[in-house]
Amino acid sequence: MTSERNSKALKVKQECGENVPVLSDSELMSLTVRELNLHLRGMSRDEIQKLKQRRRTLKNRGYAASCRVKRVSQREALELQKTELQREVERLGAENAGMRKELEGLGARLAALQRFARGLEAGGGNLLATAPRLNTASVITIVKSPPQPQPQRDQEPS
Amino acid sequence: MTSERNSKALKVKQECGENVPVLSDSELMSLTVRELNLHLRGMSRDEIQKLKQRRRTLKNRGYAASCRVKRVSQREALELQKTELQREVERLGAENAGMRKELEGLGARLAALQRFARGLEAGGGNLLATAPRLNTASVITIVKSPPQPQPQRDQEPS
DNA sequence: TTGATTAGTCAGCAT
DNA sequence: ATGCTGACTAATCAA
Repeated sequence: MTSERNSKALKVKQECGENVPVLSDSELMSLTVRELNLHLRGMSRDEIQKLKQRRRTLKNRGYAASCRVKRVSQREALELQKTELQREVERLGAENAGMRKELEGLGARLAALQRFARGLEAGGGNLLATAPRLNTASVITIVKSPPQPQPQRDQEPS
Repeated sequence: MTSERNSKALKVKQECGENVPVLSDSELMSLTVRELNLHLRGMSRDEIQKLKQRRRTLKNRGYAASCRVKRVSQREALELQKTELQREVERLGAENAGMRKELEGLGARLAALQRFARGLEAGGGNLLATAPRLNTASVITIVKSPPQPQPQRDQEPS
């Protein structure tokens, strides 16, 4: 519905005023200057001026059109980038929430272990007396007061 | 040097043809219909038509202008939203990286503890014999079979 | 000269 | 009648 030049009388000036288009329908627009000059042989200065002006006008029409097209496509590109970024934000947010949960879980586990350790300490430090029986699947660990950032093997307490 | 439209005669049709603007400079545009009719008393149909048409044209000029303004402000709004989203992505990305690092650290720590525990197990299960002495700052933890399939790097095939 | 962009004009749609 | 928007034209700038 954007360019209905076929049936509607849009403002497109067709040249059909009084004479048969000697040289041109609206395709003098696509001729090179040299090709145009060839057709411009026997014509009054006036006619030539008019023709050149019409050529310019036709071209301008095209320029204006492509300008509008460009405007629209740029807008669409912007909107696309925007939705992509929104999706990215969503993705990162989800990933973020997941990790936060994981951290939370690990934190809880560490806290529990710490509580347990404190219990052991209060009980005199006899592990075998305090801790439940261990089976093959169990893991017993000793952690020196956790130096947070370093994942170093820190079980060398002199 | 770029836009010197100030002194040039733009296409703005000024009404100064042959008669003194009986009713109007270009401010017939801002009259209400009723106010306009008041000034339209003794005029030929033609004159009235012309005046009304001019009024319409003037208004259209304004409409076109505001249409353009709207267009650019919408574009600017889009670009703003885009940069805000970019900033958000950046923020979330950083937060994400931080958490990933934290998780990595905790994971490494757990893996180390696990290795240590396995050593204990192999050593006969006598904790006091195997583990170093514990002081007040120590934390002893027991981890039941690790719940998650995790980054477990076993670089100690004892 | 050619292409792009701006403002003004008109047509056409919608309110 | 009023407001908005697409398309066209002319003016102007840039290459």
